[in-house]
Amino acid sequence: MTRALTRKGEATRARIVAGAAAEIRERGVDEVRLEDVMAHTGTSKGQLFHYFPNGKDELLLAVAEHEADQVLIDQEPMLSNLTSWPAWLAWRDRLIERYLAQGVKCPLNGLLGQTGRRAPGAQAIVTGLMWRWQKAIAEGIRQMQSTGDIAADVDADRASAALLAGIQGGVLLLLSTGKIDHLEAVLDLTIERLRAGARSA
Amino acid sequence: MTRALTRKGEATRARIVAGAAAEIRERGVDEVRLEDVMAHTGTSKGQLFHYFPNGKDELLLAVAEHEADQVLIDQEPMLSNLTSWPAWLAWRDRLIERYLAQGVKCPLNGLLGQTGRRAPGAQAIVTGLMWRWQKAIAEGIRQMQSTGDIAADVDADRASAALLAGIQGGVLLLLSTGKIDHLEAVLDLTIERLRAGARSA
DNA sequence: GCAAAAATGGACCCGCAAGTCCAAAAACCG
DNA sequence: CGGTTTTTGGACTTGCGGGTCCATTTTTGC
Repeated sequence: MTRALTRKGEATRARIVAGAAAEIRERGVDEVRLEDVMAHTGTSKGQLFHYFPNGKDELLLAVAEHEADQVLIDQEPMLSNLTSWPAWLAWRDRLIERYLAQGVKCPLNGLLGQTGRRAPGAQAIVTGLMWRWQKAIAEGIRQMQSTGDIAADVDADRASAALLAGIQGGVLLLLSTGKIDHLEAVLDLTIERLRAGARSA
Repeated sequence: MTRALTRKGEATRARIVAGAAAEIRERGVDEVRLEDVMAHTGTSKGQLFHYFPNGKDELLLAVAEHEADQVLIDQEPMLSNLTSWPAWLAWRDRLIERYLAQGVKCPLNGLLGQTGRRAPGAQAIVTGLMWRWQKAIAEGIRQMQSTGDIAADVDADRASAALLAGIQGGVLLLLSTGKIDHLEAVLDLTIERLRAGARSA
């Protein structure tokens, strides 16, 4: 039942996913035709349906997984090592830098709403991404609490939920307004606040 | 140049926009066909193209304007009267209530990304909405500062930017996870923080 | 090397939904 | 009223793009 993929086949499949992801980041899900993917990856329609028998939906799902993973990978190794204030600031800088460079081309934009409606599983992928992301932040807060750098009475789960929401909204506003200000404000004010709590405690 | 609309024509146009907006909220932009709008509003294809000569794009733009206005209207009269802590909490409650009721059916979801790509002007509409929204929040903060309920050293612009981002992200996470927790966390923690600043000042 | 399986190329089909067109009905206005 | 303009209905066209199919080439495993 499970497909037998040659090494070459595996490579082609990966090339299709990566190419489609790039194309979608660039021009948006519903602007990208299978023909575009074919041209951009040097493949034929036969190949597309060979590797993704269920057609576009299945390809989109694979792209969604690919992009979701990438979002977290791009934040490493900072995200998994929020163990000091300099580390937090480095993470902050990485986020700003990444999204500034990316500008309007956001994978999330594609994943949410657009892919979400079409592929039923895409919703789950986004949820999983958010969950992992928030968990990493919460872990960072707890680490800092264990060293006394963040007040013990901070609710790590609530704080990480709020911070994650702020980041998402910041990115969203970057997409619609083109300005990074919101994301910056969220990160700086939140970190500031976490630090302030410890000082006074 | 500007078209002459009869009273009846005006009514029909409005009915089309409202119906299309409802339909889109329910099922998403790219799931809604002109045929659906026709069925839902009791109109014919001739009428659609009579009132929106540029076709779907133009209709979508009108819908975007309609929805953007609605988002702010739904927050009134609270949003324009953030002059006391009970008022802030009432606003908070309204937001939670509204988005909880709305669930996955979010106009923003349609406006951003989907409509944004198709209709060039939609981006401007979203930007305008965000701008007005943030301005209202900032105004509320300044009001509270004038009465000493919020510390004077709070940067109203930065704080409102962060809060707006948090709200947007909270809604986004509501859409993808189905949980209101993030939005709640943002609102409660932010308001808490604004109050705390005044106490110690 | 050779059969079986996988990979590739691309011509073709087909349905859908946007957009066109025009003729009939209704509303407006002097 | 009666001419003019606006409104309405709906049949028809059209192009696009996803999906099918199969013939050909390449790879695999023994």
